[in-house]
Amino acid sequence: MSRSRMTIRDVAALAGVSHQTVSRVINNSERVKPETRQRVETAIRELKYSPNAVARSMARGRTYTLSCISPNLTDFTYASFIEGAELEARRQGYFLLTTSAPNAETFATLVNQLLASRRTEGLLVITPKVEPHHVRIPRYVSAVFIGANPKLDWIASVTLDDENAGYMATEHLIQLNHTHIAHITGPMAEESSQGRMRGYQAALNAAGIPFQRRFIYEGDWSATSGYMAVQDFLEQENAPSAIFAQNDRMAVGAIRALRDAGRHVPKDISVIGFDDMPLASYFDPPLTTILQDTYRMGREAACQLISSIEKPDNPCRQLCVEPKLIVRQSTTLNDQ
Amino acid sequence: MSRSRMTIRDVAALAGVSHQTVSRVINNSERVKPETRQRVETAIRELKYSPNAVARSMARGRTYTLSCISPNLTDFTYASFIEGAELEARRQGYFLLTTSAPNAETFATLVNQLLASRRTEGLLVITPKVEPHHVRIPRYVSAVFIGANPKLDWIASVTLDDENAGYMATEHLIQLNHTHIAHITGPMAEESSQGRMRGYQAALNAAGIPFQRRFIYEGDWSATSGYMAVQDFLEQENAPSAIFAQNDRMAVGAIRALRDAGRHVPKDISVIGFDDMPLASYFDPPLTTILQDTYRMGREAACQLISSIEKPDNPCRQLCVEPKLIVRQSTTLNDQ
DNA sequence: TATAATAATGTGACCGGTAACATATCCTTA
DNA sequence: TAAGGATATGTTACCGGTCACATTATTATA
Repeated sequence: MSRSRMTIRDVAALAGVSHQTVSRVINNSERVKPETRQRVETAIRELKYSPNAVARSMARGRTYTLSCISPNLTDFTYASFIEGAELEARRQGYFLLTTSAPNAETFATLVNQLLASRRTEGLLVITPKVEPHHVRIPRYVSAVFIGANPKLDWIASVTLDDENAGYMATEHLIQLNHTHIAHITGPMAEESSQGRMRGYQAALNAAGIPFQRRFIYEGDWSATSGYMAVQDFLEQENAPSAIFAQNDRMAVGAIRALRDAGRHVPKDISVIGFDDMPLASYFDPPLTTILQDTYRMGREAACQLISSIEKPDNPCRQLCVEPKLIVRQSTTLNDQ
Repeated sequence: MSRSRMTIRDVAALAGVSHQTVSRVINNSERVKPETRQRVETAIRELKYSPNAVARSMARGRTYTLSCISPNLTDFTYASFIEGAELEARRQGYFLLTTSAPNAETFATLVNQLLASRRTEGLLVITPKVEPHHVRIPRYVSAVFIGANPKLDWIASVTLDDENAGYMATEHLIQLNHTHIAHITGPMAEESSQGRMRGYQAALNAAGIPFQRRFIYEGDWSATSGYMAVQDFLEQENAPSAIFAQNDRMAVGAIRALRDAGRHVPKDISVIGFDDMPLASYFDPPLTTILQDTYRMGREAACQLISSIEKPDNPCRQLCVEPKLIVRQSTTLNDQ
């Protein structure tokens, strides 16, 4: 490393001005006589000077760094939250430090390391579910949750309108004349699973279709759990004609199980997924699904975080983003 | 934000020692009399003091921050590089700043912002292909490339042994008695495409199978290009009995096209992919593929980067990681 | 032309740590 | 018991910016 350890004072000396004038030039504000500015700029170029961000942070008491804590970085949904947030942050002159915290201890350690050291000005917490350790974030910290809403008025959040999403998915199947609609949920401890489930029930209700406990299977987001769900459904007499899975992975597992059982999708059974993950359109059959605009959610979260850093008095918004139905070929009209 | 703006001097005052003694305690080195240390530690706890990372960076001239520049953050391969790197970095006391740079300008800007400002001590560059702007990274910078090797002896790299990977994939098909093996490559401008292709040719050679130009299709990593490749192959008389696609997405596209054309995989045609992306095992049929241990590659890269920061005289290693063949059900014995 | 008002620039302290060196305290040992 | 060495602690400068205020140069106004 090293090189170019030029400081503002070196530039000042070369340009024959005071260091403060150089500071004025690089912050291109203040009233500096154009010809002085010229001279300074030349000196800067000559010395290849570039302001030291650390010194600046030190003096200003601001780091222009946000941190993101996510359960992992590989899940497509999380990754696109992060990508969206990073882009927006950079657009506004911030950098994003990313970390993954698979468990509560790591999370607590990270929060401490990142905030107590004042290395970071705000926290972006990605989590599908608010847990006790999340809420232990000190109150004075600027934080935005993505994916779950802690429902505390000093913490902002960006979530999907899961209830409406569940409603849309179910309604889509109902409009295709399905009445026996099974539902594979995520872990019911998670808020989003509950929301989607409420939407499912509301849609059934609205259509006057009775809710049946036997049509509910609690999965764990894995393809395998989708597979097992279907095995469960198929054992029942009077099996469902459509399945609404709360994520695409479980939908894929379900389709796989249906195929293994000799059922054709969508001819025999319709399946709708959730997430619109990459390749959803390349599955066989291409998956009808619910899209959550994760990228946008990331951006919104970054915006909200930055605004709560820069204007601490602004109220914390709890943004709820609307989903979108993507119809492909895994669902079709029920012709019985 | 704010709160707990306690400094080392506040602690010193409370403990009745000099700030330097406090510094000695928090760096728990030096010879401090146990009872003094006690007193200081009590004061620290009482004031909830925590060292300011920025001030520390300022004084030490070290930030303990690495940066990663990736084309994007959502591609599973890249994301797991990053996750691996982040974990290793943290294990060694560094943080990782992640950015995405889809094009050359962004890349250059980022390199500049991150390094000239001395915000970051090293650069992790994720890229499938070395381009001119990559090599413009100043020589004094500690940098490690993942995914492509700039072949400059002052830059370390971690790459997959693509040639061997290509060889293994092809050999697998040959052992299944295939001789008409088509090959869907990535963009041939990319090093890894070339490497895999060389491996493909070497394996054919070793088995005495003639190389046929018509069996090569240059894709662009997208599922769609895999789809088109197959349309191309099927138009030919004496079509291939097996296809080696250089990534899973193209393999999936290919399988889709085969199904659309009424061919059964693997009964009529075997397909092998590359990457072992999530859900590869859930495709229909479950995909035989080549696994690259991206997670490990990320860790190795972080290790290498940190070592080249801490021991600048160490030589830069160019690490080449071995792939692994994962046999599932998209390939089978050719019975003709 | 004197004087006030304004623009341009300079000065020194400060942010919160660490480094290098100075000093004080304690224990050996002659 | 004084001298010497180790151990423990204190002092001061410094990292490279910014801030608040002081000073000087320039222009406008009476």
